[in-house]
Amino acid sequence: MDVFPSCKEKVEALQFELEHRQKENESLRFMLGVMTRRFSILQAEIQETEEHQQKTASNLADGDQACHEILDSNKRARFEVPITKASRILVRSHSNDKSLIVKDGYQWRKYGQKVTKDNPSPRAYFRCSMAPNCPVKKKVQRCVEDDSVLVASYDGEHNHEPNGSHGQYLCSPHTSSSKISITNHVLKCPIEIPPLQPSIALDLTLSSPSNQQKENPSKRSMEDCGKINNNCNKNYIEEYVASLTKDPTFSVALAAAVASSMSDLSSSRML
DNA sequence: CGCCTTTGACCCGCGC
DNA sequence: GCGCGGGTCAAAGGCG
Repeated sequence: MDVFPSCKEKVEALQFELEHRQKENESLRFMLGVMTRRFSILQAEIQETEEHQQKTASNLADGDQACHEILDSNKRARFEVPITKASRILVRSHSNDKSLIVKDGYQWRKYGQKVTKDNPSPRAYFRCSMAPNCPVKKKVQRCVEDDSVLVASYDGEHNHEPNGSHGQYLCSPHTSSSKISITNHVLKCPIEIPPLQPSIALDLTLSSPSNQQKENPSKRSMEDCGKINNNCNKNYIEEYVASLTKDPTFSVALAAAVASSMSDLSSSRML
């Protein structure tokens, strides 16, 4: 009774193809959701860092000198900005760290240290290691009000590139392997981002991928995300990836990509 | 061995 | 002229 056998086969093939595409679309949508959440978290962290910078700079900087701030607080957030002109920077360091070393992308040679009248902490004098070809000097001294803050004053302008450019800037001696280090090519400064805190981890458990897309990630509070149980999260990831790989119509490579992405996120949560 | 830090001595500008 | 304070020099020692 198959008047149009070829047509029926064609319909089945199209249905098969449609289902395949729907599953692929679903997984891609899920991945997009994951990436969107990750992006919003990073964006929130950047905003928080910028607000903290502005607050500290307005509190500690006096007057019209350009100020750059480097954070090396217990959050271990730090970015190093090569100084190219006369300026002053404020550096937050551990109060028990008595060194007067400011990592700014350039290499310096210390040539003196003095205790000044207005400040009990000594002032260190540095000149650029490229001297006398480079005339830049800097002075580093702890802030009177807050000895956890280093104040570095720069005189002159470097006539050369920072030492170890292209992502090879000096690293903090406190740098540990668990931290992420990326290079901001625009600012020419490396930025070390602390591991994602559990309180701002990604939500992978509350709903299926299709449900997740209903939520606006940017509107979810980080506290809500922090309530997610790690084990549930892991189970969900395993189940979802297993369902993808068992499906003969699903691209194995895509499943592997999803698994890899989820694994990254899961390990980020553990840090 | 070369580079860097430390540190006491020295230099110099400024106010009295 | 003298004293004070900030800035620099340079010898000595440490470190890789």
